[in-house]
Amino acid sequence: MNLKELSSQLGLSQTTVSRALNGYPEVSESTRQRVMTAAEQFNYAPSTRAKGLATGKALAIGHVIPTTKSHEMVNPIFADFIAGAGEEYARQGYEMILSVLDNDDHEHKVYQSLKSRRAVDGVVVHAPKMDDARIPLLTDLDLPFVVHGRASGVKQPYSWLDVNNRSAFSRATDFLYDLGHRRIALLNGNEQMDFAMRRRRGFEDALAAKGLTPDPALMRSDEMTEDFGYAATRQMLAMDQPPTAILTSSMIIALGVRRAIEELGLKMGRDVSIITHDDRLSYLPNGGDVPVFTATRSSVRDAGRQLAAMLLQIIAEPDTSPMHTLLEAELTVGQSTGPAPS
Amino acid sequence: MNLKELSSQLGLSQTTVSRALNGYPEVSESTRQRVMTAAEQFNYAPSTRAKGLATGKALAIGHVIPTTKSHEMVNPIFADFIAGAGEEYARQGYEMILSVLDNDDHEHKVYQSLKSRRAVDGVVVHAPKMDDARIPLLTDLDLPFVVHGRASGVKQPYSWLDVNNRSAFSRATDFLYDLGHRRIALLNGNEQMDFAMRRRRGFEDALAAKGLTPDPALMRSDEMTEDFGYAATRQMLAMDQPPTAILTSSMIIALGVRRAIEELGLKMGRDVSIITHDDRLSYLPNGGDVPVFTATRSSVRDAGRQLAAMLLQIIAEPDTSPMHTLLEAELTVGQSTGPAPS
DNA sequence: GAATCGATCCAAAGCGCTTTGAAGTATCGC
DNA sequence: GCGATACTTCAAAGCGCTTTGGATCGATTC
Repeated sequence: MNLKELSSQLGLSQTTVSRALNGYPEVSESTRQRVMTAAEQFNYAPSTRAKGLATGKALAIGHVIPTTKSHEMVNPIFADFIAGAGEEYARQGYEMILSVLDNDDHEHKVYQSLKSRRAVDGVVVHAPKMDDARIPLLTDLDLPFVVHGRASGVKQPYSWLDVNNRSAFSRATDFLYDLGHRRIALLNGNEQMDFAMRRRRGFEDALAAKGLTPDPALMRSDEMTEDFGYAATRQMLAMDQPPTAILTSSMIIALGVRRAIEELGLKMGRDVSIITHDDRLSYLPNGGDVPVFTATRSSVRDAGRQLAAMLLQIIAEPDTSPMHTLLEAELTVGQSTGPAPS
Repeated sequence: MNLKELSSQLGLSQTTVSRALNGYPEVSESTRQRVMTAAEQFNYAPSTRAKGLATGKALAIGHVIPTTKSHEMVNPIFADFIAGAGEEYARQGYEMILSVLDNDDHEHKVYQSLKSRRAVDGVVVHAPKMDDARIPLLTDLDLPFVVHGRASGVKQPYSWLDVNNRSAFSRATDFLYDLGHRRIALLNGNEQMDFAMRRRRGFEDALAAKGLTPDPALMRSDEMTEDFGYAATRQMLAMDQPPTAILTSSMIIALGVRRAIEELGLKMGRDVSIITHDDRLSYLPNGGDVPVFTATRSSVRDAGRQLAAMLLQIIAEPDTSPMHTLLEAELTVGQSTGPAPS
């Protein structure tokens, strides 16, 4: 069923039917009702492509999924983020289109192609690195975009939504300090990633503010796997002066840390404290009512929702100045922290 | 830059340029080269929408992401599956479009809408349940589709790609039996899911073949979280006759199982054996060269790739009969299994 | 009762591409 | 040198929608 057929069914012109469907005022309420009912009945909906062609809008947003070079790893927060963004797109009648990046070298090609094929009205930039090249690229291409995170070192203005990683990790560090911990370890994500760098800075600044010097031996950064958490913790706990608390960048790392601790017959929260960042991934819940891990938490799904809304607004009003949203993570106390053992 | 501009730049008709770009033989090799070079130079690529309108194809595949009702949970295998499928789509010039399902009630609306807006040429059905209603629906809608998994109870023919869950779990059970284990537990996914039901069947059949009766007290099924694995294991190990081996449906569950075991001061592979199914999720690697867990493994990313290829083929040749691919999981022996303690 | 006006509705152009049917231009054999 | 035979190239229609610039018509105004 297409517009032509529907309108001849109704004995109306295509113009009128189109207007009725799109809520224009030049149509009487009674015909609008008649049209709506018929559309419903015949399962008519305008062809996205034709509509896009006619209006010049793609009615779609692009997400280019980066996979880390080393292990073709897809960031696990991705699924939840997308779920959040998808809700917002659906509400506003937008499509979400995904491109998977198999090879970082051709990154700019993907955006270029999205642009020249006029496939999307805007894109979301995931996992920004420091000095991320995508930002100038997209600015050049004149393709609206919003960054999930920030990219230190980029001079030009751009819109972003980020969690206040610095303050979250600095608060977590303070919290541990106040519990008496002095040797605190940091198991961070890959520090090319901007978020990881900010977390480290928050950690270091907090220590410095207390007059402590960060010990490089207690700081690791790598892909955020369970194994990484486990191996790093085993190693650190075998040191002469092992840490009494560990700060980690993800729940998955924290699971590994906990395993290492328990394997040594130690008790988490008594012998070694853990604070983790918790993105509230749906399949990695942090306990029920009482959190297992003390955590700096911020829902990545919610971030997806907000970021999508921001992008759609930028597309609707292209001349507004760049928008920024800084979400504060909340520090929720669970069972994984306690006073430093004396 | 559009076709018109490009062709007038070149002093050729739109027809010729279009044909040159699409590899038709009616164009001399020299003009084709000239056209290609110019297209490259001006970053010209045909508008997806216009092309789609003209050809009647959407050049896009839809994925409708289910979220489980209970916890708005996004299946964690999803990201890797998508990554695999995306590679194949990209190779063949297709777009991947995602719709997130916020509410199961409107499931059929989403497909209906995809169809009537002519937004996609086909869809992938994720996470089939028994008697899954989507299969008759899509057949009715005449929208090409391929199912990732199977749906027991559906009579009509349809194309699918699945892992042989039954045989994987039956082999795993045999393996444990041969190591001397007699009390084997099963921590399964939600058994509305078809895959979970097949795994249970494989498990039960293998036991029955050895003359054992499955003990309901040793079988749980729930959302596949770390907590579930932990709690169920704690409970079972506190029984009068605790299991000596545990079979789990996912790596995440297995992490919880391991934690429970180690927390009790027991050693995995000596006191309690574990076999898990491993989807080879990129961010949950099962150890390095030597797997940590003995596992039935099958790459979900690879499944995504193959399934995408299958769907594209069905779209290209609509009259072929339904296609089926049954992947066999491999049983890789790690450090989590050993002889039953006597 | 003619002129005006608001409320409805319509025909046709245009969005950027593919594709059909036809035409132009060398090249060839005799 | 002429028709025939490839080779190339083109003009125009059509895909399904939106939107511009009228047209129509009954109601209102003076």
